[in-house]
Amino acid sequence: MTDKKENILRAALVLFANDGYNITSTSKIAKKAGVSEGLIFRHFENKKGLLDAIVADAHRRLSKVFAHILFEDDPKEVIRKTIVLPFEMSKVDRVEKDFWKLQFILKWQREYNNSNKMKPIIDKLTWAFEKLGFATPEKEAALLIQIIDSTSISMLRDGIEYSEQDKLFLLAKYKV
Amino acid sequence: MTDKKENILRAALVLFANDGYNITSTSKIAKKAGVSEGLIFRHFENKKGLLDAIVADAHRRLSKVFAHILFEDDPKEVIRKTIVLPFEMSKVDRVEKDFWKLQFILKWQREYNNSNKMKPIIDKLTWAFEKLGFATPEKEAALLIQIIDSTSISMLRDGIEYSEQDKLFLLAKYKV
Amino acid sequence: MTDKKENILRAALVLFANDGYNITSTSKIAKKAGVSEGLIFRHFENKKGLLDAIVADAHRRLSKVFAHILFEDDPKEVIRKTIVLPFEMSKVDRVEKDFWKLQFILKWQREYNNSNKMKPIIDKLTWAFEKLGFATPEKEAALLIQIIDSTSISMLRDGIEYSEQDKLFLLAKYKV
Amino acid sequence: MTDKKENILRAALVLFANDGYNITSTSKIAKKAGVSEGLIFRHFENKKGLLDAIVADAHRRLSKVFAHILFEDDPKEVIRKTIVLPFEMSKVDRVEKDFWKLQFILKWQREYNNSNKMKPIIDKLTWAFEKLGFATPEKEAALLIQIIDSTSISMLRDGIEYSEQDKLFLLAKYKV
DNA sequence: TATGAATGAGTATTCATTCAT
DNA sequence: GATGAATGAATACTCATTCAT
Repeated sequence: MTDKKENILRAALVLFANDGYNITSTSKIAKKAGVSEGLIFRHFENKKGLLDAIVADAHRRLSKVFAHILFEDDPKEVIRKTIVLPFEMSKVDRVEKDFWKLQFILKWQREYNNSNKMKPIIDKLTWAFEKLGFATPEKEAALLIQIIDSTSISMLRDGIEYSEQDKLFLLAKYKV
Repeated sequence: MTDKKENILRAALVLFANDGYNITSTSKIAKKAGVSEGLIFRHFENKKGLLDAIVADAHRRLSKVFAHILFEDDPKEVIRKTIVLPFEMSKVDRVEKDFWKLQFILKWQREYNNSNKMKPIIDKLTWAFEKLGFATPEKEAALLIQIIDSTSISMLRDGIEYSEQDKLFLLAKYKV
Repeated sequence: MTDKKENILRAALVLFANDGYNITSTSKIAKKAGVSEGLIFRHFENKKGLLDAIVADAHRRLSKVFAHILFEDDPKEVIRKTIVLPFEMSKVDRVEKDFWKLQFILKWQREYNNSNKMKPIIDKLTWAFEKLGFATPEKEAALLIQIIDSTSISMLRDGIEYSEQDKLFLLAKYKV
Repeated sequence: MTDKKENILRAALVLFANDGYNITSTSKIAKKAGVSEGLIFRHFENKKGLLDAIVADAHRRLSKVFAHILFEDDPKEVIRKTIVLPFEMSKVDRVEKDFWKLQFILKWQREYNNSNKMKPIIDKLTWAFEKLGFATPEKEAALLIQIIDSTSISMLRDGIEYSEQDKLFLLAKYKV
């Protein structure tokens, strides 16, 4: 991938994440990326194609993050690793944060709200809660996913900073 | 308020809630409302003014919903009423749902993400958890708010339907 | 003429004179006049009709000002009274000034640039210069009209204030 | 400068000069220039920017015309060249005439009525009249400027055609 | 006489996209 | 691969004017 193509992707990512997809014009992206507007359309079919490229990348990264949990054998450890997820996100750099922020924004875009993307991790959590003897493991799994989702949003969107104690609070709740 | 003004407000509400504020053009609103585009600007200073009118209405409604909880004296009841909130929302009509959905969308719009709107209810929950002897009542309050927030979003945005059992699951968790 | 109709005329006059006819919206006129926008169209056929009413008034006033000169028998006095014209304008009030300013603005509007409005005064001046033995009285008349025109414009448009000495300078030039 | 950009400039010039700046819509300019409306805004920041470009050009041309007079050493010649100015303008082509006409129109636009643009030439004339022993050289200079201004306006706005004799009449007045 | 709701055409400007170079 | 000129449709908003009350 050429330098310029990467510039476009990064510029688009940051702008989409902070201003929104619709409000971000291709000209703004071109300016921020330091390329001509035309080049965007040589590398990506159209503006949506540019977003798709970012989303495709997200799928790949998400798989990596999840693999870590999916191949875990110890149920307690599965839950622990899930809880810890958002707190690790707080340590990454600006662009990386924008990357994840964009994923949460896109859930509001009908076309990109692909809920079965989370299916494997929910299944794994269900299995873990079951192993640990919880009465309604699916509900527990769904709730935990909601919690880590909303925690991530608080961090990424609202800029709330969570402490080590917040993490421990959750881990204690789940006794992991 | 004239009929047409109300038509505009309702059309805008539905479109803002389902397509987003930026992507919704004033011409689309006018068409859906069955009025001329110019009329929007006679009744509201500009497109943002139209959104503001909807938001102002939301403040009023939110206050009413919250009052119910804020004047409750029994800590257990405070928590119970809070948990029950999103499950009641599932019963309202389409437009009402869009109304609440819009509130959650707007949290992604810097200007409208006014987090201290929730302050009173968080304080009340903190007080309730304290009364009930929880070790870290502020964290408990924050977590519960996150849970009811993300539950509402699941319903309104993703169309997930929660059952009576889901409500009971949460009430049981909090023993209320 | 009702109060409100007069308010409209005056508001329009001031706005037309200072901002220009095209740039002045009927809503601005209505606001300044303290009336509803609809009323303008009850009293005047349309925006142009409002301007026409002001122009018709101007014709009447212009005739009065000119009569003073046209019925003068002494050629020197004709020239003197003509020269003195713009210097007297500097003493009138704000609205009156706007009134005359508008007349000069309208000369740039094809439809209102009715040059034969000045015909009688030019003829009279020609007669006066002839009586006084000038070689080319029509050219002298035309030149003097140009001078008092441009002097008026300097005052009304550019806000230049002329002194008594400026008047005397011109009178001396023409030995009147 | 591309063909199309020049087309826009010329179309705007002609329309601004004949219909006025405010009344001339960008769509009219685009149509006359044979380009898309959007192109105007790629070449000029906005409608005002288009006018500014024309005005900037005017500054350059004005300087050239004036240089001719400013570097003249003979006071009589300074006055003669000033008087001759408008009569030379009558010989230029349609577009060139519109160009100069626009300059006089803009004097009615507050923002563009930059009177000190004429300062150098007034100073030079003052100097010339002083050299020639006139009692109040500043007043003489101001008057002459007024005369050539109003003569230019008669030509450009009212379409009055001046003869060689009109020129001689003025030159004789000033004995140059 | 006077209001104010309502309209449809028009305004400057922006946008995603195309294309010749 | 990269540019920048060019477009046509869309955008938020304004305007003169009409009309029921």
